[in-house]
Amino acid sequence: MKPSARAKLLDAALGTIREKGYSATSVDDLCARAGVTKGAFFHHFKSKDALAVAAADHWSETTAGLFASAAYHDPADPLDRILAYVDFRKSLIDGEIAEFTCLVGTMVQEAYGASDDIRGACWRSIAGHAETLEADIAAAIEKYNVGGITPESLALYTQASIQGAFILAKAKNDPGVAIDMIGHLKRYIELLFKPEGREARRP
Amino acid sequence: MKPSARAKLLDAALGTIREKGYSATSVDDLCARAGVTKGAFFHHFKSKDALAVAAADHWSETTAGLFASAAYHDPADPLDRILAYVDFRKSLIDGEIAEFTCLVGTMVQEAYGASDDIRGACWRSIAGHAETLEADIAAAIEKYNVGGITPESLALYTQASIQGAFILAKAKNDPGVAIDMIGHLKRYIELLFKPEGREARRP
DNA sequence: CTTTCGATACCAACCGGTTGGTATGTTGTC
DNA sequence: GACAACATACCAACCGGTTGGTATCGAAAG
Repeated sequence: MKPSARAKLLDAALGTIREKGYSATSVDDLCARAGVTKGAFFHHFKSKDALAVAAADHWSETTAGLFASAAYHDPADPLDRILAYVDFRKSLIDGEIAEFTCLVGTMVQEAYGASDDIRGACWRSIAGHAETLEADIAAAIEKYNVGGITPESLALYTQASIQGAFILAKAKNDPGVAIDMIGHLKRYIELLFKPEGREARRP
Repeated sequence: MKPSARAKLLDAALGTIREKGYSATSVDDLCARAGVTKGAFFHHFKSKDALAVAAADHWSETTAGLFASAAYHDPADPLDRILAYVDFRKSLIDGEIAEFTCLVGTMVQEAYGASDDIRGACWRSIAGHAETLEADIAAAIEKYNVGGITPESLALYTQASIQGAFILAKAKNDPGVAIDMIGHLKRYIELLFKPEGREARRP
């Protein structure tokens, strides 16, 4: 089955918007990259903003598949699963910057004030992914007897740290700085759950 | 002394670019907000990109003044100074999102691939500000005998966390989530330097 | 089985408005 | 009168979006 124009446009959007930003990406850019015409674009999306919302949703589904099938869910200990997630995020940082950075994190900075639909789609993507971490965090909080944080808050903080790491990588034009930043995130989680000299509460 | 067109344009850029993003901000937008004409714009800046570089530099100078005169430098203990800095950053999060978020963090996401001059100016702004934290971090590392991190890396991580907090605030359209994220940054620094003094543990 | 018909998918050409940028003044100051 | 600091008028290219039309399909009618 040959890919439809709609699917090709969505894939083109993931790449082009991460390279050039949302506003700087023209409808013609997307059509050229997807190999379709403008008529096809506006047949499938009623506006450029509507494509952005669809692209954010497409991004959510794509990344959800990637993370659901990843190996970081395997460890028996919930803290180990969280740390494996962080390591997995670190391992994804490779190659061109536009290939490992986050579509919705890029897009929401430009669109939050102009389109509530786009902003909402980006938030759903970020918050929805963060939610997939909450069960492990809640289990680790229970097992290691940690107070003062909520699973939701820490899950969102992992995403904030990673988004910030991407910004620094773009600014320095160096993926290495993003890896270094995520190292701090990992250290925070380790310190939070395993302070020196204390062991986990044995069940 | 009445403000020159150049100064008015730079001030207009700080506001407008944070509201709408760099690409979506037109030269006409800036001229209208600054109350000057297009001729004045291109008299002072040879291109829109050149204004972006100047705006990033102007941002660096403006924020440098704000932070240099802030009270967080007062505590005698270097760790207290770092924590006071984090509290100060938290206290700045108030009002409209475009008023407390970071110009260069917003701009670099759009421009890193298109203009190396803009990207470099943004990196200088972020890295330059991070450097102002390094002396206190180095002193705290020495005083509290902490290993495994460098002052430069931790200083950059504070900026990454804060930039990520801004992204989440934009996505959720809620400054509160940014404040919550910076709370995690503060906890990380506390755990890093004072692992034995954890207050957050449940009895 | 064939024909008709409506719906979907797609295309090339085009539209009015906006874009960053320029060319040519005019004004105020030394 | 020289020169910086603006303003006015303008342009070619590009923008998001619309137009009228074609190709291809499955379902239903004959």
